[in-house]
Amino acid sequence: MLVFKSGKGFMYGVPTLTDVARLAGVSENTVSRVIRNKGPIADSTRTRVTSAIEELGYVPNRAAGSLASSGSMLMGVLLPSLSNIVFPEVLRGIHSALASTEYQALVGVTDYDALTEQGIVSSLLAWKPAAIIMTGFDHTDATRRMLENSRVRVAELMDIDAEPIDIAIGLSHRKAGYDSGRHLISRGYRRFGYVGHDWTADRRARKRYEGLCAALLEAGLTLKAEQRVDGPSSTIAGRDTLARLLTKKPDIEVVVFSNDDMAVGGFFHCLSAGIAVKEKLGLFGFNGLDIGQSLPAPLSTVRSNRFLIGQTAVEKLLESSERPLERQIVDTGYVIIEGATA
Amino acid sequence: MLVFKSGKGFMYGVPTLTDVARLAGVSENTVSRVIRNKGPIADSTRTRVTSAIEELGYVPNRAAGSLASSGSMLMGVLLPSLSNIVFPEVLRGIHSALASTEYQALVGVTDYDALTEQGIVSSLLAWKPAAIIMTGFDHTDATRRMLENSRVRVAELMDIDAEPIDIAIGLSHRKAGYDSGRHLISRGYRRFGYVGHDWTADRRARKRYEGLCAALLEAGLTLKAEQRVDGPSSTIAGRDTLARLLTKKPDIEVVVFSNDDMAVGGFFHCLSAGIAVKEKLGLFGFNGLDIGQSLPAPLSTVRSNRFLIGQTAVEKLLESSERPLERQIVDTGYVIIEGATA
DNA sequence: GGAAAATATGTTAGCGCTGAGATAATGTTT
DNA sequence: AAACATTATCTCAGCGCTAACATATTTTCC
Repeated sequence: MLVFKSGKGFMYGVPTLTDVARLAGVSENTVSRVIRNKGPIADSTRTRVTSAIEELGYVPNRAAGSLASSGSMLMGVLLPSLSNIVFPEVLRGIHSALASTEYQALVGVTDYDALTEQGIVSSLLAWKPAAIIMTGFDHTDATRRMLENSRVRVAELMDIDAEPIDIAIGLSHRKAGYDSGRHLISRGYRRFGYVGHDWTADRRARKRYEGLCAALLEAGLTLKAEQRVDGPSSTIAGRDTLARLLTKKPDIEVVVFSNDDMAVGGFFHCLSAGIAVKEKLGLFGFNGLDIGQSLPAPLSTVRSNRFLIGQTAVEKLLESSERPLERQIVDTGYVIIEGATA
Repeated sequence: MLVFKSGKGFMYGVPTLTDVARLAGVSENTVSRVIRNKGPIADSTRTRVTSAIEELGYVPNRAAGSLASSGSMLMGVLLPSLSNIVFPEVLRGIHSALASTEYQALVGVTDYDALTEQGIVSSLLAWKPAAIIMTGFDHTDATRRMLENSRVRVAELMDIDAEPIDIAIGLSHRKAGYDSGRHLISRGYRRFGYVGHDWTADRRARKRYEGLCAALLEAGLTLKAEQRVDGPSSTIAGRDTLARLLTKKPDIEVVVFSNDDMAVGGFFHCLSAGIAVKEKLGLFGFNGLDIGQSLPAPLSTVRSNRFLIGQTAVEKLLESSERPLERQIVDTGYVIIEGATA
């Protein structure tokens, strides 16, 4: 291992700024400025410093930097879950936008629990992150207060149906549900069923449901049957739940599912039960997942742009480190995918 | 906003340890010890301190803590991609194990690129993480050197077919491929096809392929046909690629896919093309994803325990902060799922 | 009852970096 | 050649916390 002089004598171990400065024959501050590309530096100096860094294999200590500058290149990310493919996709968008920057993601998973979220927010803030990305609008008062006091920029993703703390990025789930209903009604469907999952956790699913009901009501219709499972959405759950729904009400024309996972499960049920999809029973999902589109009959659904949401969040947050005067809402929109199942 | 006395006079803003100490009427160190639960503290003192913390809404500054103790409660996580569902599942395992601790995950995505990985490792190390979790064994020399010098604990996940830096957790993909082959041979299959994806990125898929070929060779057989797509695995890719394979060689009895995504796509192709799965054409995947098991005919495949891998990694790493003398290998195993497609 | 042990708290010196302002070296203008 | 910019560099005081050690204070035990 290398031996070199440091602050108070000979040291073994990790080299510091001081060591680099000594080797390059410049002051610590100059090294610091070379590293951070800040202020004017003579080319010759820069070269000497960079080669000293190279030679020592110096890696800056971010904790020290963060402490001195009371800021960090960290971006806090809070996701409700990683089980639902939607959130890894958001995270993918976040990472893709982060890739071209120096920022790094500090990720926490809340399990759809506002108190867990609160704890994570608190420990995130302890790192003085540049910004925090969270999901939805369900936060505890304490969480809101912490975020308020910290003055850190905050993006709330997925949903835009409420007033954000700072900036919201996503789509109107209520409207998406409503439009789904309108779309299906315009296709001639009248006898609607609904298959969903637990919506105490997934509030957005509920908003879509409400939008759907509003569209039906407006057309003088109602849901003829609905069935919800306890627990998260899954293909299996969709399959079983559609089966149960059809046992109770066999004369449904179209089923709207809480999301694509459920709908794909529904598709599989039809396959097993020999139900002609679309002719006999229409299926409609939400999200526009790949899996749905690769089905023998591409799923009729709504494309939510998860990747884009994550990506946009990062871009918007990095535009300015100060919260803008006006709360901002970015609608990433959605597209109804015709598909072949409804 | 609160006004209180700090180090050098009145300050507005975020309270520090000093403020808490002053309010509670104890020394800073005592507050620090209350927070970190270290050393003996009288109950009365603890109460005074915690209520001072409460009152001020004090949040410790981790950067300062990390600097002072030259360590952090961060765990670096490097994943090659988030597109392949497998890695979010590993991440889920990691988070689930982390949830009961104070540690937090600092996540980076390498895009299967060793140089990108190197850059991320370098910036991770800058935070003095407690440990680093990475995937596979393909690292640059510089990466190895940095990890070596830093002395942090390192887990290499997914694969156990090589010598780890510190600890490897996963399964033998070569053996899994081999066993798949043996299994299918024992089921009477003789005319094998293979449908895969780009394996310059996904080395493990290649190892499984090699294991499969070894099993065939041992039985005096060979692959009758194989088809690989450029690019990552996906349902669509599996579907199209199987179609192409069958055009070239229609008399295959069973197709082994590089993974479940591809195999599910293959299943969909059979559905569209009216090919009786299993009777006419066996399908075999790898991973044991939910989607494969929820197919009308559960996919025959191999269950890799991704969640467990992530979870085990964290547990093992936290067992000791020092690298053990012996490099360690943890085999999380795999299970052949009979399924109904082969 | 006094020494030793156990418990509870305080004091002090940094950890490695950055920000602000001082200083030095160079170039430009009159 | 003096006066002024401009550019490049240095000095130094912290950022907020923790480790190590020193100092009470109480308990235990013979």
